[in-house]
Formats: sequence, C-alpha cells, structure tokens
Amino acid sequence: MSAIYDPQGVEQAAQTLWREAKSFEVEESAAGENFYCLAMFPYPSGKLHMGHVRTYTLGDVINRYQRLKGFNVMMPMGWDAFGLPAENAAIKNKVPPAEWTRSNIQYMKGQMQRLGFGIDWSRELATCDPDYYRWEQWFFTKLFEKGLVYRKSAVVNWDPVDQTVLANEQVVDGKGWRSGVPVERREMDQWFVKITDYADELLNMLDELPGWPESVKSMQRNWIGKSAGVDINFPVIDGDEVLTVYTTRPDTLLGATYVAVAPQHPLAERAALLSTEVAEFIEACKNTKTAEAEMATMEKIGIETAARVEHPLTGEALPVWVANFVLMEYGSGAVMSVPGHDQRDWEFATKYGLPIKQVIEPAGNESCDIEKAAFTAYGKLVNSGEFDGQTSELAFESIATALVAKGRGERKINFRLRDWGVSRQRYWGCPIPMIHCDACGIVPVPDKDLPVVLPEDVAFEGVGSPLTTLDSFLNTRCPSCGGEARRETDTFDTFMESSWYYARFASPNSNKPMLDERVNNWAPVNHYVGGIEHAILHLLYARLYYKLLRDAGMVDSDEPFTRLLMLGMVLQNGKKMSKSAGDAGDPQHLLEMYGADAVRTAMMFAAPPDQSFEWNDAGVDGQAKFFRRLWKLVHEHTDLGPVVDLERTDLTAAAKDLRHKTYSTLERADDDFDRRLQFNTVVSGVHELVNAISRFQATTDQDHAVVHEALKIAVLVLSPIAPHITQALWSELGESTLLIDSSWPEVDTDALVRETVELIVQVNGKVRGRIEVNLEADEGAIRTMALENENVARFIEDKTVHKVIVVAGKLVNLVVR
RNA sequence: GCCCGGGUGGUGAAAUUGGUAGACACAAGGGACUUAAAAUCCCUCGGCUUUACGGCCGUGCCGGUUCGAGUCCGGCCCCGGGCACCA
Repeated sequence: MSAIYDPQGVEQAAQTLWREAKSFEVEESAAGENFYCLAMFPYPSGKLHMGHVRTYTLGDVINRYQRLKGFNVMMPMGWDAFGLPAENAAIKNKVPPAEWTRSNIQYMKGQMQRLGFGIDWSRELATCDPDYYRWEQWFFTKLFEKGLVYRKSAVVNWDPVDQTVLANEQVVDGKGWRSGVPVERREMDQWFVKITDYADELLNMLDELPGWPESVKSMQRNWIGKSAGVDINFPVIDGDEVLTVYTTRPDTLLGATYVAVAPQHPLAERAALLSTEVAEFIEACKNTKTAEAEMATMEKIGIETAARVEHPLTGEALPVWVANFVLMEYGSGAVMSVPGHDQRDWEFATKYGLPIKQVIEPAGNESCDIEKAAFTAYGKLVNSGEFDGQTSELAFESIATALVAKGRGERKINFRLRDWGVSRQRYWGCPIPMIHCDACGIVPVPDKDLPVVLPEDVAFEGVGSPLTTLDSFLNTRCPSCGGEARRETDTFDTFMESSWYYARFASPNSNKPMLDERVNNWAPVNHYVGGIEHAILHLLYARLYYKLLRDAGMVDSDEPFTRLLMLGMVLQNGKKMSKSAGDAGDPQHLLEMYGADAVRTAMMFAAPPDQSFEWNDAGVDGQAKFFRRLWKLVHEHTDLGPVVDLERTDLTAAAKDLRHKTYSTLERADDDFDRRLQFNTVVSGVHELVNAISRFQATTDQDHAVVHEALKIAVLVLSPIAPHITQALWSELGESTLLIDSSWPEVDTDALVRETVELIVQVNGKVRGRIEVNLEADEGAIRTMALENENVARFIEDKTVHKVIVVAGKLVNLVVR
C-alpha cells in the first residue's frame, strides 16, 4: 500500500468495502443484542451545515463503538420534509416546494454518504411521502374517535396584506417580514391534541429516565408546570356571572385590590360596548405578537372598566381592569391582583395609582418595604382578620377551607402546559384528514379514502394557502351523508411527523397496520442524539405520541428514548444557525480538500458534545497532519516485516511504559465513549498514544511486538471517529476481517500495574515538591520522604507541622504554622 | 421577563468523586533541511519576577466553606438555547 496518505482514495475504498459487505443494513435478529442508535433527522434545507456534521458524526461514533462492543446496531436516517422554508424558497425561486425539497434530500444524502456514516439506508423515509403521512392521518382519525383531539379557537399572527398567518419568527418588530405592516392577533378555529390528559404521566415518567440529562428533565418539568392552588370565585356585582381566577397564593387573598381580565374576555367585550376608551384599548391590544417572551417583556398596560366584583371573603367591591398581560387561552382569562405580594401587580398598581395592601410580613428578620417593592416570599399573615398570625403555608390551607365552605372556591391542581395546537394554515404540510359537511358537521376521512394526498403541482405565491382555492382538493363528498362537502384546508404542525418517525424506522414499509410487531424489536431507542434546541417541544410531543401509540396497542413500552445525548449548538457569529438566515458552514470544500475523516475528527476534537461552540475550519488541517503522521508511522512499522509473539515478562522499562500508555488509553477511551460521552478526550488520548509510539526507540523483536500492539489499539480506538483511515491501517497491520466487524479489545490489567507512584508535596496547600514512592509505602514513610524534600524543607523550617494529609496516589499536604 | 446551560492562555479546550490549572491541538515566534517554496522535524509559548534554583499572581466579578476550590455555597455581571406557528 502507498506510503503517502491519500484521503480520497482511502475513503472511497473503505466505503466500497462497507457497501459490498452490506455492513450497515441491519438484520432483525443478527448475533448480538439489538441496539437502536438514532440521531434526530434533519430538515432538508439545502446543504449540510456543521451542526449536521456534528450531530450525525456523534451518532455514528456511538453506532460504530456499540458495534465493536458486540451489539447489533441499527442507525436509520430520514427527512423531516414538510415545513416553512420550502414555501419561502418557492416564493423566492419559483420552484414548487415538493421539487425543492426532493432535490435538497438528494444532495444532502450524497453529502452524508461522503461523510461515511454507517446508516441503514434501506429504511430511509421522507415525511412528505404519502406512504408515510397516510398513517399519521389514519392515527389522527383514531384519536378523534377517542376524543383526544378537538377544535377550539386560538390566536394567530395575521398579516393583513399577505392574507396569511405568520410564524413567530416571521414577525419582526411587530410587523410581517415581507409585507412590513403591523400584524394583528386574530382568532381562528384550530385542531388541538389533548396533551393535558397526559400531563401527569409526562411529568412523573421523567423520574424514570436516568439516561436523560437532568437539565432537560428540569426544563420539561418546568414547562409542564404542575402547581397546587385554588380557583376563587368573584361574583360580578349587579350581574349574574362569576369571575373565576386561579391562584397559587390564596394566603394573599385579603391583599387583592383589583382583578384583571384578558382583552378577549366576555366581560371586557361587554365593557367595550359601554366605553369607547375600553374599546380602543382592546383594539390596541391586537397589535402584539402571540409569543410568551413578548407578553413577558412588553409594557404592562390596562384600563379600568365600570364593572365591580365582590371579594369572596370580605364582600368588598373590587374594580375590574382589562390588562394586556392576561392570556385568554391560559386558565380562565382572569387573574386576581395582589400588588403587595406580586411584583408585576405591584408595578401595575404603582403605575395606575391602585391601592397596595400588605397582608404578609416576613417571618424572620428579613427587611420588607412594600413602598419600594412587592414582598413575594412566604411569611406571616397581617391585616387578614381571623387569619392574622398564620404562616403562609397554614393560611393556604385555612383560606382554601374557608372558601370551599362558603362555596366561593375549590382547590385545584393546575398545569402550565397547554393543549397542543396542530393546525397550520399552510400548504406544505400533511393535510388534516377531516371533512366539513353542512349537514353532518365535521367528519373524519374513512380509512379506505386515506391518504388525503397533498397536491404537489400547484402555484405557490405566498398569499394564503393554495389548498383553500384549489377546487379539485377542496370539493369532496361527505363520507356520512354523501352530500357536497369541503375538505379541511389546514395542514399539520410538522412536530406531528417528527413525533413518530423513530417508530416507523423500526417497522419500515408496513402497510397494515401503521406499525407492526417489528417495532418492539428496536423501540425504545437506546440512544437518541440531537440538539439542545429540541429539549422541550420535540421531545415532549414525541413522548406524548409514544404514549398514544402505546395506548393504541402498537408499542409495548412507555417512553421512546432510553438514553439521550443533547448536543450544544454549533454557532455562527455567536448565534444558532437558522434556516431563515440561510444555513452557512457547508462542509463540502473541506471534504474535498481533507476528506471525511479529518472533518469528522476535527469536529469531535473541537469540544465535548454538550457544549456550544463556534466552528472554525482551521482545526481540520491539524487533523489531516496527524493522519499523515499516523499513516507514516504504521507503514514504517509494517516495513519491518512480521512481528513475533509478545512475551510480557521479558520487556524493557520503556516497553513496559508504552504498554501502560496503550492500555490506560484504551481504558479511558472506553469510559469516554460509553459513560462520559466525551469524544474530544478520546482524540487527545490517541494523540498522546501515537506521540508515545513515535518517541519509543524500538530495537528488539519484543519492542516491535509492543509497538504492533500499541498501533492496533490506537487504530481501534480511533475507528468510530475516523472509520476510513483506520480500516486501511487495520488491513495494513495484517488483519483480514473488516475493522467494523472486529471487537473492542480487553484491557490487559497487568500492563496497568505500577511499582512506584509520584506524589506531589504541598505545604499549606501550595505545591512545593514531588516525591517518588513505592506503591506499598505507609503513611509514616511517605511523611518522612516529604519532610526530607529539599524545597519542602525551606518552607517548614522554624515552623511546626500541625497536620499531615495524605491522599493515596495523589498528594501529601503538610499544614504548618 | 421566566426556565435551562455556559464563562479557564492569542484560539479550541483538558483537569472524571474537592487534591499538580492549562493535557492534547490550533495560531504565533525561533531554528534545521532546501537553490527556493511546500512538506517534514526540533525548540519557545498565561502574566510578573529571578544569573540560577525558585518565588508571587492567575480559571467572569465580589464574598464564604475547607488543610486544600476551576470544581461546593451565597450574591452579581456577561454570553448562548428555549418560551408553544423555525425545525
């Protein structure tokens, strides 16, 4: 074989070997336990970017490592093919979304193949294929039958010029990104999935996911936001309705000085009929985005109405305000305001000159000045009549009890989690399989008529969805009465498709049912890899969907992803790469110049997986240099001819040192690959080992045998990260089977045994010297040696040693005064 | 604003359970080889200080716990991700 490293030739040769051996086309029941390794499938945005390279290289490293560990690993790939960027590209380039998407898939697939990922392409799917989405439609009709989906009104960002609903990212400074006119909040009837029915299970099962990062579980817990509180009724004075508010702080009830309702609340709408100012205020509130971040940071404004409600305990009349920060779709659309003990209410009351009443005082000696800020902590009740002197905790109970007794309230468990809105008023998505009939109402499309195919040969102009005007799609017959009817023109949120694709991979091409029994050979996914930006929404919806599949009898476990690796972002100018800004960082030129192994290794070496970092091309050159050195080193070794068997008892000290380095590298890499999931240190470990081999002066046959052993282990350890060059070197080292079909070597524990160990000697915690001690040396001997050290002696003369701390194998600390 | 992360040399980072801060690389500078360049190899590389041995300081900022803190605790600053229609 050539003495010059040629990445293009080496990589093509290795890929040919894998293709001919069908190395990655997994068999259902091959030898070894099944292991499902999955990296989040990409949106086909055009070209791969460095974020993709990172995600799929990490997935492939796990894939190849677990294969060496003896598992029958499946790593499939597919395309999250519906979505907004295809519509934007269609407007910009006059290319139909379907055509644009399919050509992107083809290009990106070629790039993935060039990168040498060990993917089972026989299971490939694209979510825009009717064979895929028909089952999503079918399942939705089943959920409809079970009462798990329903319609309700929800607000959207409406662009009055483009006559289109805008995504939050399409609203810039309150204006439509293309039209430039202010967007309006508009209510529309939409489809929802009842994720709240599963809120408790989604919360509780997080405790049974030890393979998930704590940070992600914590984010999901906070998102679900289970809280215990009280629904309190405030009867409207001179009216027959009752305003119900939810609070987690009933202990502050006596401090409520007003109530606030959402601008869309019926009470607000009624007030608008009586006052033009209220009507104008409500109109003005329509000009805010629907995003929560917007709601939280915008200026809090409100207007008083003529309505009054009765305080449920004191009977006092409280004013009703309309406020822009109260959400109609969250809770009952009304809140009680306690300015003394809630900072937002305090600011609002201060702004409008509303009374601020202190009803909680600090229980300890904290300071509290209600004039300057709200006191939001728990404490002791004051100005609360019969409840005075109780702690907040006790008052929570006693006030709740009093309200329940008077029929003025109910204890309630509340969730922050809202039902999942799955309707999108867009063209490039999966059609929602429902039919609107004037006579029968809403009727699901029957099984025999599925799939409802999305017409692909349409003109897409960016004003409204073509589905709403395309007669051939729109007009149909009612499955129930046979009369004229219209199809639903909304399509699904693309999180629908990504909520079950992992299950479909395990049951490819199943025609009936949606998933067959093969799914349980693989699901749940053993190791799921993806970006931290998916920590809440995608993972929560996928968890929900898996439970829905379970309850429909299709999968036999509770959670879809056993172990989760959340990757930090690959940043571009300090920010996440975005589809809308045009993904940058195409690896193509690097692949052509340095090859896949150098790109993969540089990416793994750059940072540990969970860390975000800014990609820099410069590292690739360094890895290419390292591969040239390794290539030369192996060939210089093999040029010396066959090696003899290793005689472990007959080695020089230097040879023993090299064997120690070899096996400590192996042991550490094993831990890094499996438990720690930190691959940058695997690369640096191999660098160190290769440096040690280079420095080693091999003279005897035994020395050559030790080098051979070290090179083989270096090649094996590096192989999940740089699979092509290691395959070539593996065969150069005389191995006839494919490296990918080999197995992870055992650690020779004898090689790790050391007779002496270096300890550092500290005086008052500062390093002052080093001593070489026998492994069996006792504390007394170590102490004597430490005190005898020349530099150490300088720091302890004319002082008394008060204490000696010996940490085995590490250090001695002499505490002197 | 709220929730979750992060901040260590010129740069990417390492330090796994509280025990040698800066491994391994990149960049830079110096040298060898060469007619020259590329490639390759060798040396230096946190700051200050010392003829040298060595010493002092140093992990975003302030304070605490400890024999010992990059690591633990309290408070702050800055950066990133998410916030329900980007995926």
